[in-house]
Amino acid sequence: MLHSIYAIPMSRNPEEPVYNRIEEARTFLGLSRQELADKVGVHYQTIGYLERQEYSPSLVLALRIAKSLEQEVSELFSFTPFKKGK
Amino acid sequence: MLHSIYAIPMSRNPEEPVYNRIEEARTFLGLSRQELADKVGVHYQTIGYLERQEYSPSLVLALRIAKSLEQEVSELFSFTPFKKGK
DNA sequence: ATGCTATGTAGCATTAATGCAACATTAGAA
DNA sequence: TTCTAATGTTGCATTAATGCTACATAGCAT
Repeated sequence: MLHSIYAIPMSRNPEEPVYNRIEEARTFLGLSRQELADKVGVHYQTIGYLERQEYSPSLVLALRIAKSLEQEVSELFSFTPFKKGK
Repeated sequence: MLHSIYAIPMSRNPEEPVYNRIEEARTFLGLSRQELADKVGVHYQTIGYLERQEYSPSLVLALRIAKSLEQEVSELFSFTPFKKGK
């Protein structure tokens, strides 16, 4: 649910949100948001925004996250929702 | 070479630029920038900026470009430069 | 209960990505 | 040569992503 006029966005194409499995992959590795943020080099709130899908990341950030979580970009981000588990 | 105070960026991490093979994949399909831009749904100049690597795209845009060019994101974008051909 | 850690919410500042318009240049086609 | 298509350059406006600070909440220890 909306929480400020600042974070409503979610890409420039509202009909095509980007789904992600960041939280799933992060917790699988036993990392807190803060720890992942440190590895990736961003503010820990940024990880939160992404996990809550309040906006989608830049490609640079997506690539760094994928590397930190040891996953392919396509395994972490998709236009189609992920089923739980895989 | 700089061409305005507006397009110097290239991600928030200047030490880690994102390389891409958009132009190669686009010309392989015989598309002009305008045509690719239309498929992707962005301004044709945006494709130019990306091909010249003046900045790196959002993840949403990267995903759309990959789909339009029938490639995986990881085949089109990388932190390490691509060798020509592959 | 108290404290600590992780996470959510709110608000605002800054910057990068994108749109867009106008003009220059280059290569080819006719 | 002239015309046209494709691409490059400049400049500026707008918006989304990110940083950052502060406070709230919930769970889990001790």
